[in-house]
Amino acid sequence: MVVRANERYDQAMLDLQSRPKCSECPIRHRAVCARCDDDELLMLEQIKTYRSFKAGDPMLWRGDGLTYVASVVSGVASLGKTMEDGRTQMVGLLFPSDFIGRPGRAAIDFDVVAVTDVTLCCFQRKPFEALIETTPHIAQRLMEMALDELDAARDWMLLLGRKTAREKIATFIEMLARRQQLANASIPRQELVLPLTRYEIANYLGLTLETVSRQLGAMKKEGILSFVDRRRFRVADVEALHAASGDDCD
Amino acid sequence: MVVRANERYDQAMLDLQSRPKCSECPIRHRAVCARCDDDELLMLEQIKTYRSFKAGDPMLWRGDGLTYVASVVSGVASLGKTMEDGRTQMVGLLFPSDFIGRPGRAAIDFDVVAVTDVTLCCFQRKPFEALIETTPHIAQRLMEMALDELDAARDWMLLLGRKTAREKIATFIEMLARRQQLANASIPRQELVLPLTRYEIANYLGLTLETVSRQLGAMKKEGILSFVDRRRFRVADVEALHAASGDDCD
DNA sequence: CCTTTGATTTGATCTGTATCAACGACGCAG
DNA sequence: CTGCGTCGTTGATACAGATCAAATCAAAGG
Repeated sequence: MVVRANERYDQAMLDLQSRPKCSECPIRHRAVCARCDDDELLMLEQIKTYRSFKAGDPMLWRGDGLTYVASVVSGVASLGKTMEDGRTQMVGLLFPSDFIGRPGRAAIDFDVVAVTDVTLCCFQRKPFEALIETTPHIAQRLMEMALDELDAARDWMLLLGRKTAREKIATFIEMLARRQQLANASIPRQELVLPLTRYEIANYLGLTLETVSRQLGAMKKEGILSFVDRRRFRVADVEALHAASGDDCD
Repeated sequence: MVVRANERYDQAMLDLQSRPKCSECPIRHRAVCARCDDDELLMLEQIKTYRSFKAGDPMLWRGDGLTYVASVVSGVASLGKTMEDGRTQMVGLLFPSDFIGRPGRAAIDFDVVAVTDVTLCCFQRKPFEALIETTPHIAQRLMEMALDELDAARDWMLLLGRKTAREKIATFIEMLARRQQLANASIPRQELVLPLTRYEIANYLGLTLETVSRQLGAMKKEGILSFVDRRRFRVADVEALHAASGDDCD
């Protein structure tokens, strides 16, 4: 139901190419603007534009000049690095409310690609940077988000460096559940969706797609996950999933 | 020679337990205080204290309350994560000028350990946070440093997820050379020092110490590195080293 | 309904690195 | 100088996950 509401909202945006009211924005309280008061929101509203991308569309290439920074309003985007010989590694996944771009820098050194259809709330970079100077609420929130991402990156380093394939998959699914429940109000025990193909999951976890497929198959057979189709599933045994992730109990 | 100067400086600090002049600090222009003017420096000077640690000393444990944040003045510290069963992964190395701690958060979720003897310039957390509010130069620099660390973390994710043992070692040595030349003015082609044991290097690269030892041995035999002892060496073939790292030419 | 195409599963092998096991080298304390 | 502990090297073997190769499946278009 909440999902529905979001979808309608996005559609309206796409159709109108407008600047919807920030006050009705689904990510209002989690994005860069989370701490802004009404006046500050108004300033942001004046420099923002919505842009949308189809699944698979490249959004930014490594080294590109950044003319804008943005918040993800809906959909999922990936940050990816590629080596000369073609090996690739995803270094981040962006969910609704996550931020793209770096104030003070004109370029990023990874590619940003729309994994699903994506709607962005874009801010012209220059005016946005000016706004940071004068609006501590934005600067503070940006810092907080950067530090959160740094924490997430470090958790991922542990995963990539030391976890087994099974642990990687389990950790990934737990992360997914956390992010998906966050986005869609809090309906517990909800059906989850893999927004990524097997290839993309592998890419995020430092594995191959065959290994991902085998591990998911095994977890299905063991009754930890139950799939309704290849993308939609339910966590049948939360305990077992967590035990398989190798993480401490919180 | 530059190294000597730093060593003398550290020693003075240890002996005096004093608050040395920021203006003479070896990391003055690279640390959090890089953008501060003289007035701002004075404010910092009033809330700072030097602390030193012996190699191997734990500096902060995961979950500890942070009473202070700090800059590394000299030495090398590691950020490490440990799993329940004892597997560990280093998620960061701190060299002189790097920052420890997170404004706005009372705890960190990794362990910080002195790898070599370390001297820190510590700031009481509360007053430091207050200073951030009023001193945009510090807030800006902090943001910049956080984003740099995020970039570094992402490069490391590519390394951990996709690079071969050989590529990991080569990348590590290049990083080491960059950081070591940065710290010691810029004497080119200088002798380099591994500040870490084989075990620690392995821990940083997501390998085992045996693999590290074998790769270093191989690179020595191939004439890429030439060791004067087990810790000190010179890069004999910069080209080959870079080619082995798997990174793009810059 | 048939074809096409991309995504996924499954199976058979291969291989880089981990693991297990000695052994050597250096530094330090007595 | 001698013994002991830490660190590092070297060798033999095991195995998780990569790689190679088909076979299925499912949605989309004709």
